[in-house]
Amino acid sequence: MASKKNNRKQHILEAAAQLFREKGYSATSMRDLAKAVDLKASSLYNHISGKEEILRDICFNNAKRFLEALRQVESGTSNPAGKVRALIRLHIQVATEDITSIMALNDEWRHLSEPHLSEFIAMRKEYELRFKAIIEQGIREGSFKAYDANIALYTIFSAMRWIYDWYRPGRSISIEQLEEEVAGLLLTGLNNNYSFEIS
Amino acid sequence: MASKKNNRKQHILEAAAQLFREKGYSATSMRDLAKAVDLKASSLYNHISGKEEILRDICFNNAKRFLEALRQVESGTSNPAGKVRALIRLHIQVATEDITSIMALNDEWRHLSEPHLSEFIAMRKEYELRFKAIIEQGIREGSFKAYDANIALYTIFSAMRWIYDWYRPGRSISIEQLEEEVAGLLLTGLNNNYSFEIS
DNA sequence: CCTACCGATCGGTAGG
DNA sequence: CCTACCGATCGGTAGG
Repeated sequence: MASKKNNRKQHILEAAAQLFREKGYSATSMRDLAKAVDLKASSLYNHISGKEEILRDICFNNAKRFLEALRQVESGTSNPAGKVRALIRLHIQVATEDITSIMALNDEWRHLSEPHLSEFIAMRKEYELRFKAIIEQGIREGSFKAYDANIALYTIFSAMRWIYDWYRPGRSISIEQLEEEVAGLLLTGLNNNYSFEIS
Repeated sequence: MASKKNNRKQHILEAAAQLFREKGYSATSMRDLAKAVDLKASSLYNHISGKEEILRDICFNNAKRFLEALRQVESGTSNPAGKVRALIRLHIQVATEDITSIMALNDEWRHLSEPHLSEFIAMRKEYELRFKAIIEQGIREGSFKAYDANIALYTIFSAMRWIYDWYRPGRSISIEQLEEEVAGLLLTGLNNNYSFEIS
């Protein structure tokens, strides 16, 4: 019975994530959500305590998932380039497999109220700092060019934001190819390095 | 008097852009906006015809600006790498100088209603296709690596989205350095190409 | 540019 | 899980 209740709640969360992605959190009403799961608006409150609780669940579930994955990457034995590659792979995998709930992390988290807003921002900041530490290590070792680490961090970070807007599973490009191309582009650039062949 | 009216309207548009950026279009009420420009909500309607007209103005003004700048880049004599660099510079310049209204292009345009929504999507699609044509030309010429052009397009495109969230004029990094680093990262990658020095 | 006000819709509750 | 309903707030209008 507990699992049945969780299933129902999970179903509501997923429908909400999809609506939030399509119309945004503020423009999605509880009546929209109720219609999507074939209930009356008031019945939603048997499964969730309010609109913001839904957003909170989506935001924190995903934030935890990213932090957990980051921990695994950090404890691996790869060099910085390998770790950045693994993180790019992570972002793409999450964006493609759970296409509707990434938007919470990207756009809609700001509608959280305190104290959850501050807690979320702190988790996000922690993720960014630890990601940045990997980049800084690569720069220190000389395997990465000496960019400003913040610029490199945010450029890489947001370079993967388009995927959940754009990627659809049937899209002729496989996830593996997507990962390979995005990682290649960010790590080795768009330019063809034929200069030393010419000279 | 016409200019005075335009000044007033411009002032309202700028205040609205800032509120939309902070809270999103849907979560910004006409009363919020009225307070920001020191009017009563009903008085706003002497300057604008409704809430959506504001969003429409912001979206289309910016879309036209990007298309106009793209036209100039296209008609220039640079090679593809120079053109991509010029477009990166454009995105960064607009994002830093008009920090509040880029969000309309990125996030809030979807709240437009028909027929404006379709018109906006068409302009956006045109911009993407013409940007992509430059990438495809570079691939054909061999100056760019043979990535999937769509993947390269969107990765570059969204790699600049973080700037308007993050950049503040006093931030110790100049716009010139920002342009140089982002363009360098996207064109030549994060990895240090020391392989031929070793071998 | 304001006061006064409209119908519609919002998130949510009471009670069964 | 529903019907019935709440006060608050929404975008916008009338009239001056």
